Amino acid sequence: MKGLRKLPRAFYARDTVEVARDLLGKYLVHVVDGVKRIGRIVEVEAYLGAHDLAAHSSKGITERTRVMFGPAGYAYVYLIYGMYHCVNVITECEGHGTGVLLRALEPVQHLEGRTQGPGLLCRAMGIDRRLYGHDLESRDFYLAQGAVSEPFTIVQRPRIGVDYAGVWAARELRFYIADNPYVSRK
DNA sequence: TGCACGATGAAC
DNA sequence: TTCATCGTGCAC
Repeated sequence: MKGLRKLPRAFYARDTVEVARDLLGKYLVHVVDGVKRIGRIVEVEAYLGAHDLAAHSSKGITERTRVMFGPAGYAYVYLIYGMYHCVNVITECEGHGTGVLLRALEPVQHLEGRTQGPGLLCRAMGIDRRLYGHDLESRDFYLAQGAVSEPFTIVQRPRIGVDYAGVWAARELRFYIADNPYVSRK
């Protein structure tokens, strides 16, 4: 695919909800064995930092959450339920513990299998813990903007799988492209 | 050093 | 609704 422009660090170093909404329609690129795997982001969730009880960073700085408290534009990859990986992009300023979970992709290039859901997305893109803390301004793993982008409507809903987070579970911090067939859940 | 528990997905 | 499966965080 041509006409892709890598997103600069300044894109990530902004308010997390704004970054989350702006990530819809952007492209995720991972070069595996010289092959460019590309997917269009159609669903994301915002995690607002140490005070957000649904965010991993609410436990403070630990071995796992260390990268969440670092500078924007790096990848936070973790293993969930012992079998799937999930990927976040870190946002805002160092120390905020904020990030955006990528939940679903529309396949664009060299993707095999389903991409509807954070675990399946990582499997199809070949993302695992080796990419923990990876710089998203690198040449082999990054997000990009297309040459042209079609307008779309953004739907806002509560996040998935965070019922334990009290009042934070009800916050509408999940965003997806309306009527897109690759969204994991309506 | 041990153990409860997931930002999931698939089967029943 | 249940279950597979294992790293992390925290209790002891």
